Amino acid sequence: MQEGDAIESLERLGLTSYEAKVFIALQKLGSGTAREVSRVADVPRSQVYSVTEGLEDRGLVEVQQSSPMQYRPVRIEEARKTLRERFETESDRAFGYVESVRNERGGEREEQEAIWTLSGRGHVAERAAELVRNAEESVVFAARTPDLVTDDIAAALREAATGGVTVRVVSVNPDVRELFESDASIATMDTAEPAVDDERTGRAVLADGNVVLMSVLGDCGDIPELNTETAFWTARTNFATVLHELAMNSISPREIA
Amino acid sequence: MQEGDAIESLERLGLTSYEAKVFIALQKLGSGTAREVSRVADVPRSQVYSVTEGLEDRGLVEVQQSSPMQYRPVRIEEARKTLRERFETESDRAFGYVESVRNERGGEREEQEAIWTLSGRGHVAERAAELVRNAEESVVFAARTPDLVTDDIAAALREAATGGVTVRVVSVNPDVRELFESDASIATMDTAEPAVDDERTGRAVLADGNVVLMSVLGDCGDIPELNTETAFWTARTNFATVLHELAMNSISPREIA
DNA sequence: GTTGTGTTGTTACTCGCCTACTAACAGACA
DNA sequence: TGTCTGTTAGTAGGCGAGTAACAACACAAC
Repeated sequence: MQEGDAIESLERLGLTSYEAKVFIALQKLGSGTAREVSRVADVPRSQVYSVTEGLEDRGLVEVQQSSPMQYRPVRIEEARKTLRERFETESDRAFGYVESVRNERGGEREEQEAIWTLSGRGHVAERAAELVRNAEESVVFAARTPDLVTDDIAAALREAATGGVTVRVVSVNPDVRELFESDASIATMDTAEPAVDDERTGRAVLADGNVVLMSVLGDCGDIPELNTETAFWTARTNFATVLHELAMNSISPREIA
Repeated sequence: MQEGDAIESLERLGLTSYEAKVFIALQKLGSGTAREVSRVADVPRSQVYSVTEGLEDRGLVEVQQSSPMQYRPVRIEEARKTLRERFETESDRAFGYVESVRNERGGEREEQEAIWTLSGRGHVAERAAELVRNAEESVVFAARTPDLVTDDIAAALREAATGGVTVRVVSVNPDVRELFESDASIATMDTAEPAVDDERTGRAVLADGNVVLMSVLGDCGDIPELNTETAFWTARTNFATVLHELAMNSISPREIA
């Protein structure tokens, strides 16, 4: 972890660059005067006074009105808690309002022939799980690697299976199939000849003959946590019906005992 | 709750003004084209395209690449979760680094004759509880109203009392004294003639003859949740010894059965 | 089939505000 | 006398807000 990264993270948490640098400098110093802080933080001394006042207002710093003035940070746990509480307060305010106005214009309508794109592993997983939960007759789920099978997806598959939906899990990867081998109500299958033998394919959901989600994994950048999975999904459209059929045809139904 | 407030809150959560407006507009519409979003959000149509792309990158919006393009928000719970996870990720990064560099310059040193100021009810409560926990011989705690006696402070007082520290709770307010009347190890007292009969006094901690914290309550502004309590505290200083003695003298030790 | 109108998606531009950063000054102190 | 402190003022740059323009497309009217 580099200091520059920490500064950027504190900026994303709402601090200015100077505030972040001063906060970190005070953690290093324990306590200090404006001059000491300025040197460690590489912030102009004349700016330290107003910057630390801002941090004090935010409850992140304590000030001793002596001569020279002394500054010290609050405890790290206290600082995190302060920032988290501010975050939760703003979330409550924002989403409280959003809850109150949602769909005030006429309800959520799903366009005919609509194909939606979405990005980010978490969101793809969330949407996949939701499509599984909404299935009424059958679900085929495919994933290239076990880490693409989130707990939420696994739970949704099991819940659908115990609820009477025909559930099949398909993968070239035996580790993925193994996840469900103990589930009597879930069939696991190999795909002898994958339609696309591309290591960038991610996961797929095929449900009820007219619901389809497919994802691809993008090139991993320098930042491992950067979500690079992109998916499209479509439901109750002609696209969905056609894609569903194409995908099902490409799956060789060689069942594994 | 006004829309302006919600927009400001979303801005504090890291969105730009346009992003916040578009996000809220999509919640109202359920889904919509750039033109529809522009009208509802009062954002120039030409800006909606890049703004929604930014929201999609953040996992807050789904896009249908049709003609015209259609946009829809992810579920509210999903959006909150996304923002919270981003917040926690940045917190982990920032504070992970801060943990690693804390006091690298020579440990936390408490200046001789230091008097520290701090603001915000939460921080004052936190510091007060900490001073109580650190007491070894005696503690006197005073508060004007019961809401100034947080659970943390109450727990700290009880813990100190059962640990052998002489604990006394002093208040002109019978509701405050009542909080501890069932605690055999905590003495509660009235102050027959308060030293300062000012409704802006907040709370006080007097410990071990040389630890003092005193707070005042500021004028409450239009925003009730704005923390307006300011405190100073000092420990093991001559100030502390003198202030401790002065404060103790002003407390009439008329014990209540 | 042509024309006029409205819409779409994209690009470029200006302005204002906020932050980063520098400079200067009066007073205190060794 | 030099250094430090706390305060104030100023400039520059970057980013977001907001406007303008354009090519291409869709659609209705004739």
